[in-house]
Amino acid sequence: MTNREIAKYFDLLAKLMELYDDNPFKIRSYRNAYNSIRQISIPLIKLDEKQLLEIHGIGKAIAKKIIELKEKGTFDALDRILEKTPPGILDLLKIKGLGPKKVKMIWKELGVESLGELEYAIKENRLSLLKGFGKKTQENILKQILFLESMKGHFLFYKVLPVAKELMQMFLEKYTNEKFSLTGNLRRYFPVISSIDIVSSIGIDVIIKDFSDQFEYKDGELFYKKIKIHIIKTVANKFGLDLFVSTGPKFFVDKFKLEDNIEETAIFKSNNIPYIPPVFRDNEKIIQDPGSFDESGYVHIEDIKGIIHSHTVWSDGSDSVFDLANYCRQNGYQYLVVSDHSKSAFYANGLKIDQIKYYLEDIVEVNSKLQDFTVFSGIESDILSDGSLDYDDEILSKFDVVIASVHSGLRMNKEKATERILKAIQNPFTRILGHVSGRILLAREGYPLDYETIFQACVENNVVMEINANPHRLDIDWKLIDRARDWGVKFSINPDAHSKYEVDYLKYGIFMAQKGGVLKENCLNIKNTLDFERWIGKKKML
DNA sequence: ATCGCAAACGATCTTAAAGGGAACTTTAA
Repeated sequence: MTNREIAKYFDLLAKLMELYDDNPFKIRSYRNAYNSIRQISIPLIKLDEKQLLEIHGIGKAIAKKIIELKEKGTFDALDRILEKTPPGILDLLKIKGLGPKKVKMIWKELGVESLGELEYAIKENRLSLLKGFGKKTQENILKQILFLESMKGHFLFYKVLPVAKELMQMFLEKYTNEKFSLTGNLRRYFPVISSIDIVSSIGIDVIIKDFSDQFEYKDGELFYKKIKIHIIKTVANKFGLDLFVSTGPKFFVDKFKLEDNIEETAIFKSNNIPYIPPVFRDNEKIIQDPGSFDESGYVHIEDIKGIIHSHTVWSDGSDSVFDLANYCRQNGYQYLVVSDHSKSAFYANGLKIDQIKYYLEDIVEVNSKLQDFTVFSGIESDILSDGSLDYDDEILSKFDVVIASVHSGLRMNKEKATERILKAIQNPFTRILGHVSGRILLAREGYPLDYETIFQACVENNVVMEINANPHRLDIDWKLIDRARDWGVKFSINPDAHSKYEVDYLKYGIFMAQKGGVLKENCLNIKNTLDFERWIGKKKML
């Protein structure tokens, strides 16, 4: 269990206690614990009670709960409160715009205990009758419910992949003479997955019989760890064909003359087309002319020389600048841009103006300690509602790299949101535009944007577009990358790491870059240190 | 529930935007 996972339990407990009007100071203590636990770099799971008590924000009661959590995967106080709360109430808490206070009101006054019931209450126009609720709130909530319901049964790619691999392992060990492969959207590295598709030379009935205790069977569908499993039965001489066809997508498959084959590669060969790995098969440019596909032109993880966009203990990250930089160095990168949050990001402990001096000094000191590695100073400066950045020019000029990102006011309409981002791009200090749409996969749709305007502005103002590699964001959407590329937009593939382990999120961004068709020449962080330094030197104006 | 200052107890505080409803509460990042 990671610290962030442990922290989540206390956040949940705090939220639930608020539903029951528990002592607000107690609730605050759990919130404080949530905040401090998230930012500790040593795994709490390895500490005993005495060591836990040394952590600020953790006292006797919370230390005990962490020990319980370690041993049982849960703790009594949470179990008890969960027991008296209908499970649907937890879904209501996920709706943006509904906090504990409003959820409590909906629950107690309307007797609503699930998303479905709330949807019905809204359709009957009963929600807006409650004090503090109006037409707009009702509309927003309805939109959110529909969004959340459409996301039911969907999972993030990075959570599904290890489960799928585990499943493959199980099958391969049990049926040593049979053939299996992952296929479908999972094989094409879609950011959100609704089923694990497997091509199998063995039938589903046999699998169900042999693994009956591992699977759940519901409404004629097979589930493993809550995820839908789709078995595509094939026979040995058709394995390659069925793998190819089920991998999809249809528009890609339609370009090929198909024949029975044991190996997928043979289908490419007989069509006189170079082998195209599944991740690239959604790209429209490639589908149009698969024969001229040249994989070496596209960006790969080995091409990435530097880690851009990362957070340290200076804001809401869990590792020091030194530890993060050293991790990057040990993993073969040449440089790191540390980009902690700016002053408006209160919740993320953003850098106040008087801290910046010490932050910059820390970076200089780490540079003096690390051989063959460079740490550049950056800032993830908040884009305010009006599109301005939250530091003035004098302060922004102190950093090597300014990443401009939106973290608040996420419900703007297209016109306002576009105008805001446009202004941020035009700021002479903005070098990189962070997570452009503000989306959180499965949880929040981003604000709408006029992307053509944004792409054009990026090119005109020499601003690089981030491909945020955090598997919860993967923002910009890979489907937009082709269009951006046509405008001449350059990309930076950034892990947005909040700990050294999250540096490895980079790979998910690489997958998106490949799906979208980012060429090496379009990518900022394939530059070596010297070239990256030159890029920094090319400030837009001084 | 935790902390800190002090010895049993008092203080605990992100803040701006949104929305609803005409001064304020709730929420989000």
